[in-house]
Amino acid sequence: MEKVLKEITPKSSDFSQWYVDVIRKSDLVDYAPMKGFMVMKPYSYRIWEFIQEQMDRRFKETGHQNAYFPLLIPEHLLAQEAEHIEGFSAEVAWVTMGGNEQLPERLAVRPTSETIIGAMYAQWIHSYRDLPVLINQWANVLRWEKSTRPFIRTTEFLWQEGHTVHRTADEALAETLQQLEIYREVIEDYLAVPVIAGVKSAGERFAGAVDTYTLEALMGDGRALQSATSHFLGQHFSKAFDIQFLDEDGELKYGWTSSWGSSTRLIGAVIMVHGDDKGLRLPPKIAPIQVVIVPIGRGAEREAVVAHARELESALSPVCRVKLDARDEFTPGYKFNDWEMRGVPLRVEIGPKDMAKQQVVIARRDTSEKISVPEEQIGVAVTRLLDEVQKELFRQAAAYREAHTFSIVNYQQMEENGYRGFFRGDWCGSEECAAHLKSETGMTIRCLPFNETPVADQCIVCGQTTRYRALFARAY
RNA sequence: CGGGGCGUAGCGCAGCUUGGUAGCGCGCCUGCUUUGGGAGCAGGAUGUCGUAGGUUCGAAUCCUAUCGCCCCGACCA
Repeated sequence: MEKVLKEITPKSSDFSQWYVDVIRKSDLVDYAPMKGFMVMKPYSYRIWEFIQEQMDRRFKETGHQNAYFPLLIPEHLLAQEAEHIEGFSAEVAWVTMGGNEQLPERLAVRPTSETIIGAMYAQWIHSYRDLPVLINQWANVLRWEKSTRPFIRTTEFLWQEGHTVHRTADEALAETLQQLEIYREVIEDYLAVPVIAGVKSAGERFAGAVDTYTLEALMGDGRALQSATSHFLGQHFSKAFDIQFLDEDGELKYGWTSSWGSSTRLIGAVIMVHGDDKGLRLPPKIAPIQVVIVPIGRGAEREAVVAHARELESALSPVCRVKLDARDEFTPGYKFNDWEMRGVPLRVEIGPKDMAKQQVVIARRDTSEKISVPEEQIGVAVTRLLDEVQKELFRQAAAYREAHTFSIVNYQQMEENGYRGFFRGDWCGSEECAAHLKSETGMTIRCLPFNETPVADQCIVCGQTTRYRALFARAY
């Protein structure tokens, strides 16, 4: 334990340093030779693949298809929707040279693809029979952020962005909310991260959207992370890009569009929600390795133990993602710490004592609990325990969130809890109050949660009577 | 863009004040002994001291310039 503390800064003493230590030590990422960029090593990319699988399956089940649009967007297209370009101009990277030639028009490296996709949709859509268009793309985007942090905010990141066009506003809004629900399901059921769903206030809305819906999660340091967003774009983009169709009634109408996205940021949420002083704690459903087998044995015993461990590996491989750690250059103690740092949910220990009793020891990463299990029950036990760990991680995260959610009647009360956590309070709806709060305390409106009950019916900033229920937090 | 910190072996750092043959720990390689919570001993390999100028008989060290990275803030998925 002392050595662990030497390598990983305790979560409670410096959360930022803890986060950086964990991602480096657990072999998730490496820093790239350019500021703000990171290399996703195989261990973290595998987690991303699990997230992709779950999202992608649900997108397809709800009628979406994948496509791919260009990385570069000509300036005139990016600038076509006024609010959109205003929102993104400060963080766009530009390509100005092609080989040795100056380009006639500079090209933006996409910060998001509404514009180029909108321009294409305008050419594809002519009739109500062409609708809806339900397309998603898995891609990388670039946003020249001033301040970066691995997974949470990097200059380049991987994501999926869905872009849809509908015949009516109702249909587009239903799509927007349906996709938000898909995100909620994957994030809560697979990443074991509890989220609060709601709509963004005007000041926090996506550039060019009518409404932005969001899922907000609470990290281990009491700050909020916007985990996925789904935008109802109304007719802003269809008017800007001339996405029109001839309706059944013979009238030419503008389409109603939506866009929705989730990114590799989700991996950051998993780390910051579940991690502890020993390192990562991965939910079994997205853990690249769910069970690690550590053989224990000295001298002549070793060979027999390792051979036996291989049999266990074969027995377990049909029911879980299992790895045998037969490295003989490390002691068991080292391996225990090593795999705990990497967040593997279950560890199976097998040594001479266990072999004699025809049992194994199974250790849980989430609770540190160790139990002995008869060998013939190992498959059943592992299956059950993986399920329990998955649930326990969610339960712990939800309990943490509950313990750090406070109802307040004025914003000064935030100070009592060190501005850490979710604060439920009412808000008059004015951007002046939101701006005042932010400059005074750094707190922002994360969303107006669905089905929220009022606290005092009075704005926590100005005290005026109001009907808006808001969720406040310091955001990443 | 503001504030702070740092560039010396794969990683973490000392050395710089007061210039004089490049060091420590971990890791790595070899061998032997070890293995139920980060093993021990012995031997070994690894450096344009971020870069470019300058001062000097001599620069990791002093001077000038420059590049880069990290953290905190403002901005943001």
